[in-house]
Amino acid sequence: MSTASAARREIPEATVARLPLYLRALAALDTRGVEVVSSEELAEAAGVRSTGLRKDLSHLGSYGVRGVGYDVGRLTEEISRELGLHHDWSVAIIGMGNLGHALAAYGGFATRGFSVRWLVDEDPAVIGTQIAGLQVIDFAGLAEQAPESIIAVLATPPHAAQQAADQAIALGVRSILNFAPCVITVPDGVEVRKVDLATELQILAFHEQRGRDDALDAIEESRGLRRVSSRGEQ
Amino acid sequence: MSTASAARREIPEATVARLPLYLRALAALDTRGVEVVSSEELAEAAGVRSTGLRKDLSHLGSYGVRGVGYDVGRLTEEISRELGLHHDWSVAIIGMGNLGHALAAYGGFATRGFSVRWLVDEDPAVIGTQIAGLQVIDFAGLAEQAPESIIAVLATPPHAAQQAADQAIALGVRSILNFAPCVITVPDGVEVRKVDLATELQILAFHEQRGRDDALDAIEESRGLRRVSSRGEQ
DNA sequence: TATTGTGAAATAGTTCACAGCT
DNA sequence: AGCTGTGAACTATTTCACAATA
Repeated sequence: MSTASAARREIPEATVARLPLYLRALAALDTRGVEVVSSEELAEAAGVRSTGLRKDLSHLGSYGVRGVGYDVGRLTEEISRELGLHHDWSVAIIGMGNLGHALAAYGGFATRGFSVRWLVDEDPAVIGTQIAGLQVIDFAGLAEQAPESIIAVLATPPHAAQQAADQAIALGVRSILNFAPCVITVPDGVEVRKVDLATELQILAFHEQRGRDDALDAIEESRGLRRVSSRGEQ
Repeated sequence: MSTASAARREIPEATVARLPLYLRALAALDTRGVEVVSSEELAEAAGVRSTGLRKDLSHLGSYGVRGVGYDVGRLTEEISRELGLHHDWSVAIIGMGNLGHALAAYGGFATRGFSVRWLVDEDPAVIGTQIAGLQVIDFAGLAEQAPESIIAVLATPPHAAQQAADQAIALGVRSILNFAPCVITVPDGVEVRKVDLATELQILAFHEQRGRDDALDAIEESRGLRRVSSRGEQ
């Protein structure tokens, strides 16, 4: 707890998870020609509160100007650097079923800093076929071509996810975005984030069921007078 | 009345977000024929800690047996009820581009309790076409067919997302799963969850860049092997 | 004056330790 | 004996209030 590495600025996980939102909001402002933005405006654009935004940014350093706001270009730069977006990251999508196929074609990954460079599957019927301009390869092929550090997007069926993760990790992958609806276990030093569509729907269903009466009240009330629906009272 | 619902047990948001994981782990155990499970085993299967699991379940009530564990069927039932999965939820996917198309074909939504029943797009070239066994309709068509409460999955391009959300909300939608990489604003009483692929990748990139030294330190705390991460520079 | 940056307070969430059952 | 349920302690995160300053 006193080493040099621990003395590095420690950025809260919750803050890290919001930095990409700020980056996106800043990009939108930039294309609109905005050069300076207040925490109030940027927070609005990012869907957070201004005090939270300022607290988040304070973890990166002081890049704002009191009485004025933040320079859009400068702040974009600083957040990009913090997120490690100054060099390109290569992405391998693993599992070329419906979802993997779609992710390969989807532009969503092609944000600044990331490019999908490999499509991996173990099915001989799929290997060698062309998807979205890339040829599907197997893990052996990936091993040949990918000496550098890459991010793996797991889009296999759940029963194949663990093995696929193991193979990716064996090739040196240390960051995995898991779309398979299952838990995968990985060694220390490997980071996994999961995206689970069914889970998200179930969370929505909970709120839709639970909040029905309150929600109806809130909608009707908000036509005229703004009523804050604080869910945390009892 | 809302008095009754407000007086109901308040379940922490963090707990709600984990209930689907427990449900999935329980389903897996059930298909393996397991009838009783300890918090330790279930936590392992769900990828959480056993104390956290027990705390979570304690918010629903006491459904375990001390010295024994939890009845898989019973607990499945209780969590399902809590999440509102005792009746089926109808899902409308809005935006039939690459991603919407894939989500329509993807089995991931078809978990117990949810069925994709409408595909919506405003492009005349797409309306009327058949995708994954469903005919693509426009909002007018959705208005005719969907009097009941539904969940909307937004898969439009970002510039169309706000308008699509507004139209969905006008039809009575109060739960939205937003795949579009942008902020949408909704009135009180409407719940939005977002799934953002680029954001997830950026969070992984941060950790891959930042946590490399710490991760190695943790694994082998021996020598000050001040290693430089071997990411590719192009 | 307008707006940032930040300690302090408040709130939410996790982990611990062990009492309480079966 | 073994395992759940839970208050208490701890940690993380958000919100507040306001000092600092261009």
